[in-house]
Amino acid sequence: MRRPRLQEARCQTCSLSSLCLPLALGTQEMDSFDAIIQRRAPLKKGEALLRQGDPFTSVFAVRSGSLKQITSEGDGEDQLTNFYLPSELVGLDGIDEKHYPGSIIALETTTVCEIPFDRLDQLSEALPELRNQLYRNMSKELRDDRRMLRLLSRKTADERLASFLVNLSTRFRRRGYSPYSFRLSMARADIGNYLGLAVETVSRIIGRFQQHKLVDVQGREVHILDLDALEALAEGDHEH
Amino acid sequence: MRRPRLQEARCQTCSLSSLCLPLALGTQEMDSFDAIIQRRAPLKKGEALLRQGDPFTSVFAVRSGSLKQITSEGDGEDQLTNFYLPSELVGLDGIDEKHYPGSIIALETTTVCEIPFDRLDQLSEALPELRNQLYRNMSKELRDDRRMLRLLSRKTADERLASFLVNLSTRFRRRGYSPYSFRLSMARADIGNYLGLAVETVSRIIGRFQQHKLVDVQGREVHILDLDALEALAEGDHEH
DNA sequence: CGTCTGTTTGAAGGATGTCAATTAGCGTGG
DNA sequence: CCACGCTAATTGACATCCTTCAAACAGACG
Repeated sequence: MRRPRLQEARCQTCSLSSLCLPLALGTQEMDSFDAIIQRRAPLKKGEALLRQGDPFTSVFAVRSGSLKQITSEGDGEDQLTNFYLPSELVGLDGIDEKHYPGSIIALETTTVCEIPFDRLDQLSEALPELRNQLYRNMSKELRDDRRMLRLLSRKTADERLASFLVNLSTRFRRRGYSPYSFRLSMARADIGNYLGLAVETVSRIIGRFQQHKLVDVQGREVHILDLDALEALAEGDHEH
Repeated sequence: MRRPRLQEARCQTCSLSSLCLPLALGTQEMDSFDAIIQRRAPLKKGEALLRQGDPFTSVFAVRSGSLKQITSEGDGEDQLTNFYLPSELVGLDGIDEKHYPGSIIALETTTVCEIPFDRLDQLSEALPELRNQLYRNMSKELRDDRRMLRLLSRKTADERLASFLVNLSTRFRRRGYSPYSFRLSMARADIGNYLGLAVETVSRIIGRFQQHKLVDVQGREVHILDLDALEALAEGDHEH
């Protein structure tokens, strides 16, 4: 009972399929997978895909745009725990508790594919490659989180910013975009929150990076001028 | 071709089975699961269960004792990314890259059950409950990591220490031990590394906590005197 | 009993946060 | 289309928490 517009959501024709969950699936398997995914209306900037505490039902693959995950706890400030770019999977951290542990907010106009988890789980029984891809996805997220722990506990503000920019650059490259020129979909405040820095610090360091000819930043438009130097900085190679 | 001593490793007779991976399995299913796990010789304090970069083959369930995960990156300092207590699963972050992303070191005499991952994956095909438990486990680890991110980016040193102690207390309670009296198996340096603090800071804050009658600490022996206050502190309820 | 490692304590300095004010950007509505 | 107003971003001055350096102390183990 497919409606025509759902065609657009088919993995076969999706340019992201080589990065996304069905990565390792054959044509036929991909069809079974396709059958369970659902399209959502595009989210506008600032709109919530889901709210912290909502019952866990699905995971979501980002199709276009970008999202942030915000976790509020107690009376304390919110914590921005993740940014999601196209092909990345949202919601895997909700499986355990049956509720999503943070709200997912669109940073710009964003479309996602919804994948009901119970059906995904069922399907993963028959498709070892899909199951494996799921495990891999979660495993990668664990590793990324551990890298983030290191960033927050050992790196200086400069190193954090450099890491952040290099990380974005890498992710854009993998998606076929320029690793040197891109647009930040998030505000400075988001970056600060994510990196554990005050907004003002983010601003100041971006300014310093510009002075040192590492980057050229106009508002949210970023041009990386010296990626090697940024990478070195991100790893803490202090040479001054 | 079981040898007698392997009997000890059977989940059926393991006191941790209600917390561990086979949690939701029936008797018969647990037998299939039992069949794939392997015993390892106990690790001595300081010994490595595995080293960063080792090819990923198995996950491990802690049976007794405790472990830490250490990730070295570049020339920078090591980062302690996790402590593992009995019933917890080690190595899930290695699935993706086929290598373990950090070394796992015993903090005291420690025994583990080895679970070859390919066989676990196979078995999870037939046992939905086992599969689910695996997903849940990874999902929980993701959530824990996100909580840790918040700790490192928003909390003061006092809040971090309080969180750490409360967290340990909770985990001991769940395992049937006293949540008020326990022994730290890790050094102050480990705690500092994990929490993103200098050793000296850890020491000073423990001292301050003692002055305020929150805890009584003698070396590695901890007595929690005011758990409520610690919990409040951990959440950032400043009332000074 | 001595050595090594782990822990505690003190003093000083620095990196980053906070507060405050200004400027820029952007959507909205007249 | 421009003006308005709000939010976002920048910049400066100051405060502070934590680190770093240094040294004494304690505990474990040969």
